[in-house]
Amino acid sequence: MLSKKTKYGLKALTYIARVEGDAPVQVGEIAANEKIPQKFLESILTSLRKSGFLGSKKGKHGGYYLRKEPSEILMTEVMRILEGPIAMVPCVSLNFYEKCDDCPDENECSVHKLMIQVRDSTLNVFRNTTLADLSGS
Amino acid sequence: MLSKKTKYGLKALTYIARVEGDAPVQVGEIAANEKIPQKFLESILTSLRKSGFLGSKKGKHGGYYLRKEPSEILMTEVMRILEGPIAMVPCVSLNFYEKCDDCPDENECSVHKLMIQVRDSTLNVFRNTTLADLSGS
DNA sequence: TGTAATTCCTATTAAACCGATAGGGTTAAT
DNA sequence: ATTAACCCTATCGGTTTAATAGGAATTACA
Repeated sequence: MLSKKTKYGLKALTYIARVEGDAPVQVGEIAANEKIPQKFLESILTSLRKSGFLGSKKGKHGGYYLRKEPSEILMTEVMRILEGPIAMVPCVSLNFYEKCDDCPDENECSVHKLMIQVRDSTLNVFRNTTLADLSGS
Repeated sequence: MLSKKTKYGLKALTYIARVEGDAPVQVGEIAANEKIPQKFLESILTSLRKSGFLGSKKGKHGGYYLRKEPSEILMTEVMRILEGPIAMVPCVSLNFYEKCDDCPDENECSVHKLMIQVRDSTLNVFRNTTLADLSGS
């Protein structure tokens, strides 16, 4: 299941991409328009800022803005920051690999083989989708 | 993330499909060979029995057996029983649909569109995989 | 210079879920 | 009768999730 954090984060990024002009976009505005709890959204935008997708301006008339073009923000990157591993099991994760406690040999594990297929098909979607695709009309 | 329940369930099904002969397969044997906590596995096999994939024989020399040919057990069905919805958000789930609280219009939601793609690509894998594929050498 | 508006930081919380365990009841083979 | 297996219900500690609370720091602007 997609966490609320990820869902809210994607909606916020989309919102910013759509309305962005000269002025940064405020948390309160996003929260109101997308029906996201404001304090929760704050923490999500903080993590998007710390991971480099967003920049911020503090103080009055402050807000958030994109640091890259929407067409250069890949879903693979966003999903890994917000949701974590794309793979359904650590033993098939490209970026968060962990060996299974059970499984003496991964190559003989039926679950392993299946989950590699799922990972690859999901990756194929995320690699071919950018924020521009999400925010485009 | 794939739950342990699903992972263990898939491994158990695979195990049963591989060793199945005349006698039913016992929980203790599966647990030992696949390194699965026995009591936990019991509850998983119970749900697979109640959902029709497995039959059981009680008492001494009892155990579990498949009720269909491995080639007729689709991953879509197994995953929905063990893991629940295949979709990452309820609003794109075919079998567990729920409307979002936010989202006035699904068709304009960027997350919705993306998650439909993910769902379809994942479904494509599960629809084309049976237990025979998992247990096959 | 002061006030309001906004991001930033830390902590806490309630609820849900997950993985596992406990203890015994029921059934069937020998 | 004994034993070996499935069956049922309950519980429990740990983790994660989603959200809230309260204020500190920063900036615009009158």
